[in-house]
Amino acid sequence: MRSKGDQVRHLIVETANRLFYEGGYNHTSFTDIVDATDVQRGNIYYYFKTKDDILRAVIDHRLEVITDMLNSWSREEKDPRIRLINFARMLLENANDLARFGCPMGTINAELGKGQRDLQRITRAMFDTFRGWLVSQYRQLGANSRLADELAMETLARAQGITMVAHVYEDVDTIKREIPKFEAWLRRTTETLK
Amino acid sequence: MRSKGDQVRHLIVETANRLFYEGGYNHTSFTDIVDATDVQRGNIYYYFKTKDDILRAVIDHRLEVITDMLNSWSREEKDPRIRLINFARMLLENANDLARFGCPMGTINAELGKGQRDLQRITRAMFDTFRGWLVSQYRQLGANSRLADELAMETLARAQGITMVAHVYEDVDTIKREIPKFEAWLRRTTETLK
DNA sequence: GTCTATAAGAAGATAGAC
DNA sequence: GTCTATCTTCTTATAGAC
Repeated sequence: MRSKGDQVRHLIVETANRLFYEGGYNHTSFTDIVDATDVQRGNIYYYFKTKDDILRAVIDHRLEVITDMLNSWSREEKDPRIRLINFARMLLENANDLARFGCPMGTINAELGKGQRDLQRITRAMFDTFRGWLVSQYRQLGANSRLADELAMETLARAQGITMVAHVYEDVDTIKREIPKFEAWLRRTTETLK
Repeated sequence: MRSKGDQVRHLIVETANRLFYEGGYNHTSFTDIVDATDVQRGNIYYYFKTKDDILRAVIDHRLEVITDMLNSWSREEKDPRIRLINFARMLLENANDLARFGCPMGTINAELGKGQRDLQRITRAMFDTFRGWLVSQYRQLGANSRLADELAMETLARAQGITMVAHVYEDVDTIKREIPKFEAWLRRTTETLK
């Protein structure tokens, strides 16, 4: 059972999460958060000392969601090769949002990588989580630790590249066209490992 | 011979170009431009009505630089397959900046793709320029227009993905490791076209 | 815990002297 | 063409009543 305060705090985090994704971090103002949550300025500051603190809470929240998702993939599918295919399919399932707003991890890293490195490092943790999971899959397929990390980075790069180009052109079809090629590459790559 | 006014205008554009790349568009203030150029506020407004106008001039400038570069590649190398390799090598040559600040086209598109779509469309022209050039190369290698565009988009996606991941981790080595694979893919792909 | 009112500063943009 | 001074608006953040 969640207390009233926790509910309000959660509402602020979930709303800020969406606003930061759709409108960027710097471009989203406190007023935007007030308007979208119906929680007044002063009250938001009761829960978070600064806007940066809201970002930290948002990233913590995203990390939980990502971790839960990766754990459920690992739980429900035993074959790492199919797990990796699921990773690619995730892009297809979110194709509409990705084309409109870009990758939730990539875009905020790109935004904060300019002049706000302290904040970028916080958001980088999302990449670390995926990277670690990917490394684990490739390791299970027999790759040594160096190769597994290299393949994990290449996998991340493929996903980022497809998403970036689709976002630039706000074009869902780019994702639909590129994901099958991405999957084919994953199959070829994991095949040679076995 | 460039007039005094043109020189000042050019100084503003080149400085803003660098600041927008290194610090992002929204995060770079008028004061930053004043400090970096030693041109006073009022005088900058003599040359540009708004900050958006400066962005437009910056993008126009970048488009000229990109076009000149692509033209010189086309002039100096007759084989489209080697021209495409040159495209990949460009990333290697700029590896340090790419790791620190990301792709000059990709990051600004990602930033402005959130809530500032009008401005994003301006920056998209940089992608259009590369895309058109890449299409032309693949066409010369025998690809039909649909395939050429698909390969152009995939080529852009590869470059964007590598750059993005390298920027997230501020890691030059990622670029050094991935570009040879990118080149190998280009060779394989152009080989099957001939 | 929640709210209103407001402070303090930075942003983009303008007016007008020189 | 160049400059200083200033306006307006928006930003994050705080004070203090309830």
